[in-house]
Amino acid sequence: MPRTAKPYLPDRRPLVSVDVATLAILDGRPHVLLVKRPDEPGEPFPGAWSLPGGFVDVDVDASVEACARRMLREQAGIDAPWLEQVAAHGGRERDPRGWSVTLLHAALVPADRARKVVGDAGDVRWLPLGRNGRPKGVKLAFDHGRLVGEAVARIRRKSEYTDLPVRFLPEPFTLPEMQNVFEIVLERSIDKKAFRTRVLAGDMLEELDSARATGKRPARLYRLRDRRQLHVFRRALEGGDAAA
Amino acid sequence: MPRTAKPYLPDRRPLVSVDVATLAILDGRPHVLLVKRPDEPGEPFPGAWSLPGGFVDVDVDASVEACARRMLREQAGIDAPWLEQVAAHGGRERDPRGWSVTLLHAALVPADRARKVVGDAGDVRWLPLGRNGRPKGVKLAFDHGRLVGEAVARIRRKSEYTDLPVRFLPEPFTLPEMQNVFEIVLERSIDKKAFRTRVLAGDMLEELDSARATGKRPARLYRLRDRRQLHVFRRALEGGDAAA
DNA sequence: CCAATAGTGTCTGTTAGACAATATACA
DNA sequence: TGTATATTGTCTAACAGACACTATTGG
Repeated sequence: MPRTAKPYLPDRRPLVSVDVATLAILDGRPHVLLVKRPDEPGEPFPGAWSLPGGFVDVDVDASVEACARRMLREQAGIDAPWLEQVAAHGGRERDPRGWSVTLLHAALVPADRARKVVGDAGDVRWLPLGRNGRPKGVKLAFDHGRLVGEAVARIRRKSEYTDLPVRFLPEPFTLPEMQNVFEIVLERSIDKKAFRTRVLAGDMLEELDSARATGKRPARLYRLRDRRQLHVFRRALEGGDAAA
Repeated sequence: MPRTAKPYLPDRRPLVSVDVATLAILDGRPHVLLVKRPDEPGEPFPGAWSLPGGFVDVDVDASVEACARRMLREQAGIDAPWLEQVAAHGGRERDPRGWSVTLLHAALVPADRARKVVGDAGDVRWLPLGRNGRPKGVKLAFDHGRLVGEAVARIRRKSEYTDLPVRFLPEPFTLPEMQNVFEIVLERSIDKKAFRTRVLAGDMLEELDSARATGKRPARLYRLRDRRQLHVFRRALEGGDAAA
């Protein structure tokens, strides 16, 4: 059967929003950035915590990614160095205002930038995540709790075979610091030697001349050659969950 | 800055469509399924070849995936055993009718089903793909040429470390047949022994009692334990492009 | 027996894990 | 020198590639 014979422009269109699960490692634990929903009549989930995001503005946004960056900028004053699409979810039930699609993104923010988040008195916060990758103790608006879990799962799985987690670190960083964020993201300890060999063989780091004095033996400092370029290892770390 | 103070429902909404890059291996080469666009006044790209897809119908579609499946069913009579989201692309320029988002999917269809595609006289076809994963010699409507390339690239990259390409095969199949589709997708030859060891160690296949008589030595038949369950190998095949 | 395809044996290279051994800072 | 942290050495195991070899069918 050929393309259906509906009018060539649909009279009823889905709502299109972009939501960004913005992640950072603070105090050694993964956190997600939340914003408070407006407390006005007619608004769904008034005053509830939610992911930064909102409707695509066809007059303002040049692309989906531009829209996501705008949300982060406007709602939290953040310019995320890493941003990727995770999935699209649509349906009649996810928003009481009607059939809606959300374009879910994940953003990784280095700790130093994360602490500079800007928000009107108490309407922006970092919430620690539980071991299941879901917000602890707080019910989020819409299906945002599930979305956070999905974004975290994606980042975690990808961290098994890429250098993604470095994006949680301000530059420059040391290899022990780098190993530490990997261990936090993957929720398991990694062998020191194996990690160093793997990373250095990957040749995605630029070795700096200086070192970080921490009181004990200083660690050599490194920097990513290209923060936008994801390094893909040909072999996953072991012990992880290989499930799709 | 808090959430912008726009009206709580946008008056102008993007067009939301779902497009499906439907792939099959025919005559030893990857093909993509195309449908002909209506040849009516007001329609963009009248009579041009395009991916099956169209606007989300908020009255009919329960979810994004349901919408994608409906497109395939209505436009080509296909029920794809494998369907996954690839990406969302949005912008003002992709569709002359206005700011539009497409939710790009990839579907893999076994050869036997692919040949049963249903379409009104000549408005559905399988087009062979060039080595770059793009349609050869045919200009597609909208940005669909680029979308096909993106979907193929995704499938190819994933085939380096999963059992994805088996979805191109009707069941049951032999290991040589399986190796063959991998080689076609990855565009390189794979060592027989390495491939067999890898696959059998993965334990995702069910060994049947029968074998396929091909004139020479018959090959043992296998079946996937679970076609929906993607098997993820911990190590990629070598020689591939590890780029993200 | 021959041709052709299916399937195995064996060696090598790479790299992750385990864990012991050094190295370098400061007090 | 002692202690804590960084960095390296060495051995093992798993597994992909190379490639020769054996097995099973029809003619």
